[in-house]
Amino acid sequence: MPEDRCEHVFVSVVAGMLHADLDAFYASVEQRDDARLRGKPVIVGGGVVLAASYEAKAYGVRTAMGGAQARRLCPQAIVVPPRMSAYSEASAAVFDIFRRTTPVVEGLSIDEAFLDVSGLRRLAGPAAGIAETLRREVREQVGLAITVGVARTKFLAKVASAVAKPDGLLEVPPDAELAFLHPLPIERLWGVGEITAGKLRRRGIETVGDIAQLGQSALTVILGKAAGRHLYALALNRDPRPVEVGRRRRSMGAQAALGRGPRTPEELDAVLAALVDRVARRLRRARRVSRTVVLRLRFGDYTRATRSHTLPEASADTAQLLGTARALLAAAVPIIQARGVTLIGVALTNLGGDGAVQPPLPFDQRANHTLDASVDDVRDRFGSSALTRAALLGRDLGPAVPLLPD
DNA sequence: TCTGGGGTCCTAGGACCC
DNA sequence: TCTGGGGTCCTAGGACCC
Repeated sequence: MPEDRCEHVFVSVVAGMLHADLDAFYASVEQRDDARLRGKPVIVGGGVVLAASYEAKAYGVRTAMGGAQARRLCPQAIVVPPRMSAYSEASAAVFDIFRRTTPVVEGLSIDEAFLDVSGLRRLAGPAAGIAETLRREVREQVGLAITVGVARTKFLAKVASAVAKPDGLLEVPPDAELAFLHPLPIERLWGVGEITAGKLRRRGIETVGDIAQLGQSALTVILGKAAGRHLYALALNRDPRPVEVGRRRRSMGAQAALGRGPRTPEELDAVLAALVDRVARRLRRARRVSRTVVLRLRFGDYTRATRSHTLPEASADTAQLLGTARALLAAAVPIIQARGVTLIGVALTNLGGDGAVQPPLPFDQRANHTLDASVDDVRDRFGSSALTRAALLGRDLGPAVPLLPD
């Protein structure tokens, strides 16, 4: 039996994957909560656009755009500061509706998820009807517009929702997949960004159909083995990935932009201490531990560098993680002096620990509670600058110059 | 008025082990 | 003394996403 026949035996021939994506999420929450913002161009965020309402998008305002450029494009836009807790709350309410719809939910971010409803056909009918119900419930119960793409694969469901935005529903029937996909521009493919699109467009490849026609080996020459194989498969809508329930976070980080201008080593260290404090507290709250500390740097010329160190044992201890981060920063001093640092980030990866059951954590739980209490105490009473001063002096947050083992 | 802050996955080389 | 294949881990960088 030819291989391509086998696929049809196992892969569902009905569209059972949903990709649900809230429209202009942060901006929509603001418009929901403040009637004066409805129907008007709204920008969430100051220095940079975190989200723009569709009224603002009509003027060319886009997510991640600089605030100055956004105000030039749309001077009448109302700019509001982000209210992260409101967004988290709205997101949780929407995810509740997702999980009442089907237990097979994979969250992708605060505002989007995949839902597998292929097993619900007998119980709840075809996927498009389930998607319509879902959209209505989100609107009625949470007061937000959500777009849903319906298809046989995750990838195509995501493409469909992007095409259907805003406030839309689009099903791609299994017999119309390639007819839908091939005329689309290459940027619609999940994983094709500016760089990849540039490489392809320079060779005259502009649509998904062009990629399919090019063939896998030619694509591999241009993009490398994995990327070439991956994109070729997507161009033919070959995407066997299942919806994964209960994926665990693989890293946790915090970063701070510093702006331009020289920074003293003391200032850099204070920023580093505050970042490690923040992310280590999140780590402990999630009952996780980390074994690898990554220092991220961005420089005046927008180049970037990372430095990392892996500990022999996982830890959630602020002092230990800070000591490692400090040693990484110290080792990066030459490159910082050469290029001028504009952003510092700390990421903790190689995560262990279990969020569900009480884990035997390889650190002194009581000591850390005391540490958190003292850190909170300092912050509440004296503000965060006092906290970073304390870190600088090595109080509460550990010795000032612990070094890596040689 | 130059550009947040949070993530994911892949690649490639070197060290080290069997 | 020389030679080989295969695997894992660590580090650094790159691309992409919301």
